[in-house]
Parts: sequence; C-alpha cells; structure tokens
Amino acid sequence: MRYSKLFIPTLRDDPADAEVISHKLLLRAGYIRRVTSGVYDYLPLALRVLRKIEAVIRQELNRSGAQELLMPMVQPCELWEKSGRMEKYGPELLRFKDRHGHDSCLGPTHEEVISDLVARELRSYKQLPMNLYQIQTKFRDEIRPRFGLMRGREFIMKDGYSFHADDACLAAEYDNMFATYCRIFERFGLNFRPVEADCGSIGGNKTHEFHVLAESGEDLIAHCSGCDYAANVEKAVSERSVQAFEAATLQSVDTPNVTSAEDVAALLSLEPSALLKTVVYRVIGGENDATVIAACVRGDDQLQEIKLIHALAADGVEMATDEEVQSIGGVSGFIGPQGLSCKLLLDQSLNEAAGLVAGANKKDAHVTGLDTARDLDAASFADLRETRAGDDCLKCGSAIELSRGIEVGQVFALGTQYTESMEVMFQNQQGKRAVATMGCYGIGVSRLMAAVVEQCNDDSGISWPPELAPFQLGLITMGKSEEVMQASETIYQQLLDAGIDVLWDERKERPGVKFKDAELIGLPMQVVIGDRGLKAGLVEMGLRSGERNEVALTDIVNLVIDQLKTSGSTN
RNA sequence: CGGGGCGUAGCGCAGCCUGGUAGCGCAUCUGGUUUGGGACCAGAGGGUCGGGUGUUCGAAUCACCCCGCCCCGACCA
Repeated sequence: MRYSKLFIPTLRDDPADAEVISHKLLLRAGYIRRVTSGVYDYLPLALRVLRKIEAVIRQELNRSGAQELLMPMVQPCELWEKSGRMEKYGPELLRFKDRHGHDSCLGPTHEEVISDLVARELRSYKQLPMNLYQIQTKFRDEIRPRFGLMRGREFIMKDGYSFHADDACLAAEYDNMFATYCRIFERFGLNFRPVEADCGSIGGNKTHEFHVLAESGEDLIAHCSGCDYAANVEKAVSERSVQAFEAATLQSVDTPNVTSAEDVAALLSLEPSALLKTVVYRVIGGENDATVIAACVRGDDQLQEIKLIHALAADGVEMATDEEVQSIGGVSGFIGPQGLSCKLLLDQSLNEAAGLVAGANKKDAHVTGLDTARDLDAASFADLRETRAGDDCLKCGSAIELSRGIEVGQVFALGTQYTESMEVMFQNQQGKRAVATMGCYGIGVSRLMAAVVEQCNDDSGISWPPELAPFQLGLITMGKSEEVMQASETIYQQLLDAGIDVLWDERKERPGVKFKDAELIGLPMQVVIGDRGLKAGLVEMGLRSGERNEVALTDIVNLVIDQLKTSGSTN
C-alpha cells in the first residue's frame, strides 16, 4: 500500500478529551474517530488490526473445535421476555419498535438468540456437544461510555456458546475454552492473567475473567505472590491476622464531630482494626427488596458491595439516604450495629470479636467494649470485606498482591439457566427428555485492540506486536531523486511479491515527518532507502525498538523475510 | 441519574472577569528555498464563538433554558 493513498489522518497534538493512552494514541495515529458517545469509526489502519485480531481468534477457536456462525444484531423482544432478562437487563438494552410496532432490541449479547436457534434444531444427545461462536458488533447502552474503545456502547465482540448433554461435558469444554483463551492472549504477546470472577448479570456458577494488566484498567484483581490463585476483588477471598482486643464492658464515649473510622481510631489512640464500621444500604431485588439493611466490616477494611449483594441474594444495593438511615434508628456519621431495626450482616472476621469500638447511634458518641457474640445476637456473618494487598492467601499463605486489569475475556459455565427458560431440550441416551447444559465465552475484540495499545506503546507512539500490526513493514523513501524512487519502487514490488504486507511511504515529506508517523502508527519494522546509502548500495533496516542496521540493497528482501519469521509475524 | 470541568477555524488553545463585532500555534492551499528526525520565507483560504431566549445602542463576553463532550460513582467484552 502506498502511504499517499491511505487514509491515515494523524494528529500532532493529543486530543483534549482523551484520557487514557490507548484512546489518545488511536486517535492521534489515525486509527479511530468518534461518531457519537461511545461509538467510533474504525479507519483503515484500525480495521486491519481488528482483522488480524479476529484471524488469531478464529484460528485458535476453530482448532479447538468451535464453529463460526453469524447472528443478527436486531433481536425480537419476545426472546428476552422468554428468558426473563427483559427486565433484569434494564436500560442497557436499547429497545425500539419497527414500523409495524413490533418490539425489538439491539443485541448486547446473544444467549437468547442462540438458545432459540439450538432449541429448534436440537433433538438428540448425538448432536451434542456443540460450540458455536460469532464475531459481531454488540450494542449496550452504557451509562457512561469512556476511554475510547475501552468502554464503548457499540463494540465488537467474539461470543461463543456451547451446549452439552451433561455437566461433565460442559466442564471439559470450559477447560478447553480456558486453555484456548490462554493461547490466544499469549499469541498477542500480552501480559495477562486469568482470574476467578463474579458471575454478574449473566449468571451461572463458574467463571473466569481474563485481564490484561495495565494501570488504566477498570478492575482491581488480587493475585497471590506464591501460587496461581488470582481473583477479581469482587470475588477474592483472603485472610489477615488481626490482633484480638481485650473484652470489656460496653461504654459510651464522646466523639464530637469525629465520624470516620480513621479519625475515631486516632482520637481514642486505637488500631483502626479495633473499629467496627457500619454501612447502611437499600436492597434492590431478592427477598429483601426495598428494605434497608446494615453491614459491618473492620475499620481498616472496605466493604465489597458485590459480596454483600450475594450475601443478600439481591440484584443490587444502593447507599441509604440520611432519611433511610434514620428510619432504622441510625444517626449518620455515628451509625453502629446496636439497636438498629433492620437486618444486620457482619463480616466473618468479626465473628466472636470483642473489645470493638462502634458508632452509638447517637450524635457525637461511640461505644467501646463491643462484643459481637455478646451484644449482637441478631447478626448473621458472611465474607464481606474486600481483599487488601498483603493479606494471606487461603491456598498457600503467601502475600496477596493487587493489580489493575482490563477485562478482555470471560468464560462462563452457565449450567441450565438459559436452556431451561428457553427450552433447549433433547432426548438423552435413556430415551428421556433432558435440558441441555450451556457455557458461554466472550472476547472483547475492539477492547482488545485498546488493551494491546495500553501495553505496547512508548513516547513515540504505538508499538504493535508483529502479529497485530496493520502492516508488517514500513518502507521509507528519503530524498526525491529519480534513482531513490526507482530503487524504492523495485524493493516495494519485491516485498509485495514475497507476500509481505508493506506500507510504502512515498510522500513528498521531510524525513522527520515520515519517521514520526511510522513510529506513531507503530509499525514493527522499517526499511529506509536514501540517496546517501543508495550510492553505496546500502539501505537501512530498523526495528520499532530502535535497533538499526545498514544492509546491502540486494539482501534486503531476504533479510526482511528472515526477520519476519523470527518475530513470528504472520500475514 | 448525582457530583466536578468544558464547548471559540480540521487539531491544540487565548480572548470572557471589566460588553465595542475574533486572535495565536499547528494543519490546509499557492509560489519559492530546503530535504536523514515533526523545515524556512512570502502570500491565501477557512469561524452561525455548541443552540435558543433575554438584558443592552451594542453580546464570544452578562442572565436564563436547552444540547453536546470529558472526568469521578453504579454496568460489563
């Protein structure tokens, strides 16, 4: 491809409204442009990268026994009514009526459509297992799209669904997909980590997320320094040794205007872990729907809301308003577990704990000497605290570390959650009707492009892994002499003939401009032909990393081929 | 939706406080000189100042309303 014919609108300055590196660089290097909130154009360079990402995914999935199909983006609402997700999915599901008044929606995911398809065609256990996937544009009307491609409303996703006659078969496919995902992310040269995760709104019972480690990641993940335990903090479990405090009688203590756990601890010269922190929520969904509840963790711990939601078997929780706090007998700023007229949950680390300090439910007062076993008989215990760096791993006892991650993939063992409601049935070996069991597997394709940029960049721009670069090679012509143009054209043709994806920068630009653009765009290798070297029969071969060598003009094509082989770049 | 910031030429910004009819850098176009790391000189084009209403002799500037964007919280690939 000739540079002058390619649509690559590069920018000299960082766009003002981009925050994270991938967003800035993809905009600056001419890969993407915003159309509307959370919706982007993929310009020619971006499309090339996307196609390469897709190619790797297809290759590995096909090799693992999955098969590709393509489902529609527009879906009838009936399917969502049938699965019961119409209400649960909420406003993220973009709904509309067609001209006949038929309720439709844009597919944010395809469990319903695939289950409906399979339900119609599945008769016998002999047709199972099967694993079907697609690479499709999804639409989720996100509350807050941000960070460019990282969290768009419209995005490209690979989603796969497997169906099985029994759970053992599902478990085997889960492991198969897990391994396949590891291979895919390894081929992208990413620093990633599979982690145990919460099932979220998709449901199911077993799931792992795949996170690319990056500062800009939206998720916090906990991983053990001594073994392979890793989990999203929404799910991570760990222990820490907390000093036991001496049992004492209950006493009230004045704490005028001192509300935060840290400040109360400082005022009373106590360890923050001696504090018992009480947070009040209103429950959404489940049997406690719309009621107000209180949850307690130690003063130096944070409450993990996802864990609380699970402990309550609810759909969600929301911080209580001051009025709601009052309605259960609490006083904002001085809330304590005693005497509240509501359901009370304590973190399990508080089981049998004594000598604690907690809010007194009176303005400007706390109580000391609180004993959870003695003073709080209505409380139930659950794991509610968020894992902290330095905690002990439950598996091996080593220290837990925390990192930020970008979730680029997730595998779920769903079980029969959708197959039951969608009636995906078949006749089993015993001749009986049975419900199929199901798994689903996602990879955020467009997000992956952003995640790779987050990990592969430097001050000059993007630095693509060879397998994903939009072109394998940049051929840069310097000078305007007839000779150098002619020599460039010859090499360009030879490279093309050798099947190499080359971008020939034949623009009438100064050398600096061409080098800057090549580096911004992130091409992994460059060949430079200039008047100076040409006289001596030499050209320059350089890598994005900076390494450069003068080589004979006559050798260049073969050297490039060798280099591409060793770097593992495919076309 | 709640909280914070912002909207002036393709991009990055100044001007606004204290009203007088729009400016800088980059990019673009023309001509010339340059040509191994984002050149220089000369000239040119390009703006409903996000939109509306109001105040005023006069509004980018002041007031009110609306729209859009970015950041922080709940969602997730």
